[in-house]
Formats: sequence, C-alpha cells, structure tokens
Amino acid sequence: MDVVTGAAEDAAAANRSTGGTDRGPKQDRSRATRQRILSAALACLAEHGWAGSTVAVVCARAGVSRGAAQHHFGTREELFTAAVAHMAEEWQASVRERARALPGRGRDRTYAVVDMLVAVHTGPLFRAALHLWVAATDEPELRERVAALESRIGREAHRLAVEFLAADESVPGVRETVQATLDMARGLGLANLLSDDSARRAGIVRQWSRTLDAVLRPPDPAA
Amino acid sequence: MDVVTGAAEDAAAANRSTGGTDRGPKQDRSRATRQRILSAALACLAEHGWAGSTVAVVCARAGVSRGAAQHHFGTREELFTAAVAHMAEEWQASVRERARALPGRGRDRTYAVVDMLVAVHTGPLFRAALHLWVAATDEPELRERVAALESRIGREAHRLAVEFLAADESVPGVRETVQATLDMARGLGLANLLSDDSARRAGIVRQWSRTLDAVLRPPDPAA
DNA sequence: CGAAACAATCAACCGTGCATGCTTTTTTCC
DNA sequence: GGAAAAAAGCATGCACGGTTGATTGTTTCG
Repeated sequence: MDVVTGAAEDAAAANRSTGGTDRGPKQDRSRATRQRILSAALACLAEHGWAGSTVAVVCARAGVSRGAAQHHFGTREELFTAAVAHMAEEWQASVRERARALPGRGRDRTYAVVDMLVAVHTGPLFRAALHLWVAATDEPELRERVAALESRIGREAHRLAVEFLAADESVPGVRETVQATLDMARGLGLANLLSDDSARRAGIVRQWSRTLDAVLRPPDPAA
Repeated sequence: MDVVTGAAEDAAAANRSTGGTDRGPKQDRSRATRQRILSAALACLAEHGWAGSTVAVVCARAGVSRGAAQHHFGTREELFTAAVAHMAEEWQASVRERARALPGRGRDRTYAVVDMLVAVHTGPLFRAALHLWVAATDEPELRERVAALESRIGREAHRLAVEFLAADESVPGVRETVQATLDMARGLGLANLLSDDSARRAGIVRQWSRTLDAVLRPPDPAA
C-alpha cells in the first residue's frame, strides 16, 4: 500500500516536470539518470545538509549536467519533492533489509530490535531526513511534503516496532513505551550528528532494551 | 563555573569584534544593542532556521542597522559564534527557572522532572539549538563551537536530571536510563518541529515517568 | 524528422564582507 | 569647565560570488 502510494506520487512528480501526459521517462537511460539524481540528492543532503545541497552540487554528485537535472526536475523544489518520495522508498527497503536477521524471541530479540531501530536512525538516510526535517520548517513548499513523510515514516516505524517486538498494545502503557523507544532512537540519531556517539549509545541500547523487555513482558505474578 | 566560562568566552568574542584590548562595549547603549542582536539571532534561528537567519534578517528583528551589527560582530560567523555562547547562558537560565516549581518527591516529582526536561526540549531555545546543530554539520567554523555547546549542555542536562531525580548512578543501569530519558526528550523536540505533537507527547511523558520511577526506585524486595 | 534527453549559457537576485559616512560619547587639552 | 579631538557606535552603499530559473544549443532515440 505504501509502496503503491509512493509510486503514484512519483509518477505525478514526473508528469509535472515534463509537462506531459505520459508516465515518466521513456528511455532507459533517462530512468537511470533520474535515479542517479535522486540518489545523489539524498547523499548530498546527508553529507552537506540542505543549504549545501544546491542543484549544482547534486548534479556534480550524480555526474550529470544541470540541464539534464532540469529536464527531470524543473526547479530545486521539484527535485527535493521527488527526493522526499524517493526517501520513503529507500527507508522501507532499508528497514526490510535490516529486519531479515533478527533473532527469534526473548531478550535477545528485544535487544536486536532496539539495536536495529537505533541503527536505522543513525544511518545516512535518517541524516538526510533530519536535514530535510529541519529545513522544512522555513520552506513552505517543502513543509507539507516533509510533514507527510515524517508522519508516514513515524507510523510505519511504530507499526514495525510493534510487530518485531511482538508487543501487545492493548496492555496499558505498551503503546507509549514503543513510541518512546522511537523518540529515543531519533534523539540518538541527533546525538550522532557532530561526532561519533556510538560508545555512549551502546550502553543506552543495552539498558533500554532491558527496560523495554520488562515492560513488554512483566514477570508472571503467579510465579 | 559554567557561567564564568561563558562570560570569558563572551569577552573573547567581544575582543575579536572590536580589535581592542578592553573588555567589550564601553557604553550602556552599546551593551543593549549587542544584547538585542544576540537575542534576535536566537529568535531568528528558532523561527527561520539557519539559512533564513541572514545578517539582514537578524538586524531587522533586532531593530538595528547592518553597520551596528557589524561593529559588534564583523562577520556572520562571529555573530553566530557569540550567539552560541549566549545560547548556553539562556539555556541555563531557562532550566533554573523551570526547576523552581518542582514538587518535593515521589512519583509526582519524577513526572514533573520528566515533564520539565521534555518542555525544555520542545521550547524555542532547543529549536534554535537544533537548527544550529544540524547546520553545523556543514559549516566547519561553526562545527567545533556547536559540538562544544552540545557536549556542555548535554553534560549539564544529565547532571541536573540526576540531581532533580535524586538518582543513584552507582546502581547499574540508572546512568544509561537517565541518558536515554534525555535522548527521548530530544527526539520529542524533533517531533514537535513541523506540527504540534503535544497530545502524543503527554502520553509518552506520563508513561515514561512511571517506567523511570520503577527503574529508579524498584520495589523493596523485603516488602 | 520530431521528440526526448542532455549540455551550456545567461540574467536576475540575494547575501556577504568591505568601505565610507554620520552621530554620540569619551578623552584630551587649555 | 568648555572646546576640540579622538574613539566608539551606528547607518548606508558597493562589489563580488554563488544560486536560481529561463533560454538556447546539441545529441540520442523512436
């Protein structure tokens, strides 16, 4: 469902940029160019931030001319609007990839899920998202797009966390605790921005997963 | 100690901007102008972000000319370097102010401390800091300054949280849990950037303060 | 051949640091 | 103590570099 929505938005953006009625690039090389530009846009965001990700910088990164970029995305705004949609796809792929190797159950599972969630939030994709997130506060056209992305990723992250943790949200407090876990992961992503925070982070992940496990699976009162 | 350090840095910045050997502005009106500029810089950061906080925008906000700003801060970099130091002072004043009305002890206390920490991280000062934090990743001159500020505020926040919570850090896991609480508060600050997140937040604060209380004050095994 | 895709160039605008000018306050000199 | 000079503080304007969207030119594909 989310993947389908993303593709529809992507096609709409393609229509806008070419002014045509067809469904995106016609040539394979054009599709490849477009992909390269979008990937470069996200990479530049992560490395250079919003202000540093000028169209020229993105083009240099993608190895294409400004004219080529302009063919696909008439304005900087359109470029990053498409990049937002691209980011949603990349995010989902990233989480799916990481979820593959989770242990079966118990405290090891809880630890691994927390570790994974934190890893997602300390990676380059979150970094790019963070830059967009912060920049969107003063970019009216971008704001709505980014707010929608944030909302969607947030809901999806929550859904996946509940699923991976096998958490029962009908138990009072579980829902909020899972949410707190994600907010903490975001905070850790922030803390990793200017310097490597991994040592401190490891201790926090270990402890949080213990606390989380205790909340999700309280000791049996009958035992 | 931190206040003294802040003042020394402030004086050093003043020396730099005037090229003199004296200790900052000589006239009261000059001190007032400087203060206005710095306050405006922080307010603009919170509202417009880094890219939007041009010297012209800050001056308009402060109600001074660009020449006046330039007298105090020769470059944009110097302006925001001083703003960083100013931010540290404002942050401390803010926390002190909020700490005044904390209840005495128990779960109410824990809740109030968590609520306060989260409130600090969802206010305009944190918002300004966040913009600086993110922008600093691609501003070499600013990076070091902001990293130092982040480090200092982080340590101070931790120290105060431990103090206000009357937490015993020799108990295994308490230190990490307090740190995680702060990281969670930062994540909640982030979540409040593009839209009002207060409803979700209230639930998380309530629930987490319960969990935190249970961690800090586990049930007496002898009872 | 025309459309699509890409490349290169242009003009307008903005932000910055620098320079010059004006006003207010402090210091120096008699 | 008062006038003049100097310093401090503030105001205005300029030149430059970078970014952007628009425009024109070239290459590739169907």
